[in-house]
Amino acid sequence: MKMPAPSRPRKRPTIIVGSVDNSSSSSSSDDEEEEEEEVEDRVDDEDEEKGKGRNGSLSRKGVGKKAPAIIISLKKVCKVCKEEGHQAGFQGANYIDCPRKPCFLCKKPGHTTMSCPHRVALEHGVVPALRKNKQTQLDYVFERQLMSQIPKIKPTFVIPDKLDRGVVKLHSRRVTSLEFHPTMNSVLLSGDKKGQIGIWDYSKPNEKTVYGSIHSCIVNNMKFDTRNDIMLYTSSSDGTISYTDLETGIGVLLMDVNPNGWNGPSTWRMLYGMDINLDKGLLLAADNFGYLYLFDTREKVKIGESILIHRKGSKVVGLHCNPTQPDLLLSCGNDHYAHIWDIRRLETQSFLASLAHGRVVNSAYFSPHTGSKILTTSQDNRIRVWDSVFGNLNLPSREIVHSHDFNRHLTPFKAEWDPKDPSESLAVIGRYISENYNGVALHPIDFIDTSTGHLVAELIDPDLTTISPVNKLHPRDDILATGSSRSVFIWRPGGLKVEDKEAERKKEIIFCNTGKKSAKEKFNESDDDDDGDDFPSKGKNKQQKKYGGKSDKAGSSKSKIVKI
DNA sequence: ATCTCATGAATCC
DNA sequence: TGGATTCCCTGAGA
Repeated sequence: MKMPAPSRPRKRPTIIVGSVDNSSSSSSSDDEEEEEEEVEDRVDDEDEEKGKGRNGSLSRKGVGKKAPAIIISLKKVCKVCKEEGHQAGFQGANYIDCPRKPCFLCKKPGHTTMSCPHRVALEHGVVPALRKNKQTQLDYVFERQLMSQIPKIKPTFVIPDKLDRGVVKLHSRRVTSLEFHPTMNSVLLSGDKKGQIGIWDYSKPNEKTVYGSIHSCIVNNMKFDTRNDIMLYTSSSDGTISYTDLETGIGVLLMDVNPNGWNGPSTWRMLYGMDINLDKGLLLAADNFGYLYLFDTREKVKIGESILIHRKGSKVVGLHCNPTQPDLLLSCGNDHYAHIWDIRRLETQSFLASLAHGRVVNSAYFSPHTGSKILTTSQDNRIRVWDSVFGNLNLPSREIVHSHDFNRHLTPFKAEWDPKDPSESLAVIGRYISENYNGVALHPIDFIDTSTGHLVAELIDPDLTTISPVNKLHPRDDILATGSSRSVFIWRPGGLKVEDKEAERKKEIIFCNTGKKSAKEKFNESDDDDDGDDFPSKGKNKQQKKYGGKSDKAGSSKSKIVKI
C-alpha cells in the first residue's frame, strides 16, 4: 500500500491516428468558468434534497460546442452521492469525480481519479504495485531452468508508431471477440453480441462476410482448428459450441448444454470460456453456473459429466490451456478466483493453485511461449502478473492499476499478451476512463510492459470515440485488432502501402517532447479521411449478410503520432 | 436535445 | 440466503 509516487519516465508515445475536427471551439481553456447565475430560477431545486433530483444530465464529453460548463451551485446535488456542494460529471472533456467516493481508478479512498498516484499526474499512467512476492526456492529453480529460455535482454517493443487504420462496421451489435486467422495473415474474425461472426480480409477492405445463423446470442470465444484452419470452434451464450466451415458458413453443432430448451433465465446455461487442447484432442468449455465441459474433438463426443470448477452458481469467465504443458489448465471466474488445474485430475476443488482477486476476473492467460507466466484482468481495476507458475502463487508478482472496470453494457476488458514478444512482457488492453485529449474525451488502447507496469504506449484516434474492450495483437505481424462498439479496427504500421501515397500527402508525424501540446499541434490539420468503402457486390454465398454502407470506413487513413 | 433500453454484479435489508 | 434495488466516464436508436 505504498504508492511509489516518485518521478517516472514520461517517455510514452501516444499514438494518434487519423485526425479530429478540433475547431478550437470547445477549447479546454474555458471549461472552467462557472456560471453562478442560473441558480435562482430553479424553484424545485430547493426541496430537491438528496435522493430525488436525478441526473443533472450534463452533456458529456467535450465534443459539443458550447462548453456545457457545469453549474457549480450550492443548490445542486452531486449525482453520485446526492450531497450538495459539489458536482460529479464531465466538465468539458474532463470527468470530475465525486470527492466523497473512493478513487474511480484505484478504488482507494482519500483522493479522486484526477489526483490518483496511479495516474501519473496529468498523463495517463499505470504504476506497478510493489513487488510483494518473496523469492522461494521454487522461484530459483524456475529461473534457472525455464527463465533461461526467455531472453535476458528485452527486445524493443514493436509498437507501430505510425499507423494506418482500417475500420469496418460489420456488426449490428457490439463486438465481443476477435481472432486472427492462424495462417492467412490478413484475415480477422469477429464475433458479436447477437451471435454473428464476421470475417474481414483487411488486405482487401471490401472482402467482408458476416454469418448470421451460427449462434443466437453472444459469441464468447472463437478458436481455430489449427489442423484444418478453415474450421472454427465457437462458444456462445446460447449454450452451444459450433464447429463451422468458414468458407460456407455451414456449421456443426458440437454441444448444446441446454438440451431441454428454455426454462427461464435461472436455468439457462451459457458457455463462456473455451479453449482447445490440441495434444489431448480436447475442447474445453465452461458455463455460467461454474461447470466445465470436456469434448473429444476427434471422436466428436462429450466426455464424462460436467465438473464444478468455480463456486457453484457463479460464472466461469475464461479458460486457457498452457501452451507448453498440455496438462495445465487455467480458469477464471466470477467468484473472484483464477485456478490452475491438472487436466488429468479434474475434480471439484482439485485445483493446483488458486489465485485470489479483488473482484470478478475477466481473463486469465498463460504467457504465449513458455506458458510460465500468468496475466489476469480483474474488475478491481488491476492487471495482475505472476512471473512463475512454479513459484509461490499466493500473491501476484505485480499488480498494475489500470482503468478497466465497467458498469454493465460493455464487453469485459481483457489484457492480452503480445504473442510476438519473446520476453513475454508486452500486453495490450483498452482503457475505460477517458482522457482529455485537447478538449476531446477519448478512450485509449494501452500497451503495458507487464514486467514493470509501465505504460509503454497509448493509442488514440479521434475517430475512435467509443470504448475498446476487445483487442488482439497479431501472432506474426505488427498489427493490432480492436473491437469497439460495433466497429472493428485494424491498426498497422503506416507507410507500407504504396497506394496510400495520396493519403499521406498532408500527414505528418509530430514529436512532442514536452508534455503539453496545444490542440492544434496534436490534431493539426484535418484530413478528409479515407474514401469510405462501399460494399462489393460479390457475395460468398447465401447465408451471409452484409451490413454497413454509410458510416463504414475501410482501407486506410494515414496517421500521426504524438510522443509525450 | 432528451429519453430509453439493454443488462450484470454488488449491496442492501 | 435471497429478492429487490442500485449503479460514476456506455452507445445507439427513438
